[in-house]
Amino acid sequence: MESINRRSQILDAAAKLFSERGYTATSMRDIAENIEMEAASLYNHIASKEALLHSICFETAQRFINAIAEVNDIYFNGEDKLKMAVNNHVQILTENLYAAKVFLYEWRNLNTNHIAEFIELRDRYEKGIIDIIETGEQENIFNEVDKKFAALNILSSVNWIVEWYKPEGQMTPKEIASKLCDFILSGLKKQKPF
Amino acid sequence: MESINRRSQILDAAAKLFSERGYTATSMRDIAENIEMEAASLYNHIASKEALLHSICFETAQRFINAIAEVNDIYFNGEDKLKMAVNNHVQILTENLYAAKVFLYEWRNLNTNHIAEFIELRDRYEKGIIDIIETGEQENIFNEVDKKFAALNILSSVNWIVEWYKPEGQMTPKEIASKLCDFILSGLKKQKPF
DNA sequence: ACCTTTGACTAACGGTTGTTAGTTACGTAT
DNA sequence: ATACGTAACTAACAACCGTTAGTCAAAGGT
Repeated sequence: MESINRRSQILDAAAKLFSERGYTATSMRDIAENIEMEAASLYNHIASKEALLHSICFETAQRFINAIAEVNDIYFNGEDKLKMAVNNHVQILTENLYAAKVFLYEWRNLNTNHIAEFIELRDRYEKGIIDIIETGEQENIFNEVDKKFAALNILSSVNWIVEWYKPEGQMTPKEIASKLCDFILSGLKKQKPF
Repeated sequence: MESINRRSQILDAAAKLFSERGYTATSMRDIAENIEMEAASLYNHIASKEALLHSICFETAQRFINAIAEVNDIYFNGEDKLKMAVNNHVQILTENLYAAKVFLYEWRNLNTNHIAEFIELRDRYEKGIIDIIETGEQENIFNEVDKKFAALNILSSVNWIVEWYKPEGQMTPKEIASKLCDFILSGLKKQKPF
């Protein structure tokens, strides 16, 4: 009854600590202490340490996949699709900063089978980005580029946000997304020199 | 005499394992096994586990700093400077793939004083990139942008290479750098629509 | 021929790890 | 009133951690 709340409380603490110290550097006793209980008591709510990591990684993956599916279902224009996708991505990152960091950096600590599953999900998301670039290319508004290379490049820029984003900072997630899109779409160089 | 070679052999093994499994998930016994010796024997050549991490992180940092200093001393044109800097960066990443990953992701495991020093070095490098962007802006060839934002964006794209680069792949480091520069400078959107 | 240095080894240390077992208090439905 | 499931606790497990101590064979300089 209360156990669902307790469980999510544990997951939150785990996400925070995993993101700050890394998965292996975080002990079950650390997590327990963070929510003021004993390490052994955690096992009334969760199966194992890896199960915590698994939940965090796969729940976050699902958020991303849902977001990209939505974009690729609704919007038509390639440029708008890309803007929407980046916007959604930044939103998810900033709203779940701890979980997002774990998703990005700690998934390697999953066990072998789960890693394979995880990479599958990640590839599916990447495929969603590639599809958007392809749409824009076909509409003749994007340059012809190595689409996979471009997708990875976009994702790297967007994901790096977690390294510097602070909820109390000046830029809102929407502003960050907008600035980022300008970069991705137009680059650094002046378009018509003079 | 032989100990210098042995030491670098240990450092190489440590870089490989730290980059693959993470610092905390790698034990001294793992490192020792990798080069077929006993864990205790490592201490004839190195002071501690943290000293290994320290060496890897700071040697790599020094490479980057030397590279950017060179660029900012010699080249004049902002665009050429940027191209040269990206080229150097990709070169360092691909030539020291394991160490680069440790440099990028494992430095958090340094002890507190060393973390502070490390961030100082990293900021100095970042400053070097910002200077290049400023040069291009003053020459009126770059758009006026948030320079720090742009620098972080560029670095994120370049650094993400370590996630997919394989020495046996088709693209050479120079080709990767060139493609990346196109992206950074011109973006995804067609410049003169029609 | 002797001494010192080097670099490997085995054994062990105190501490931490994830996890299990066994117990107990409390709330709720019968 | 009784039975039951829940969720906390203490205590302990075997394994592993980084590191130190002590030993010893081989190599090199004198």
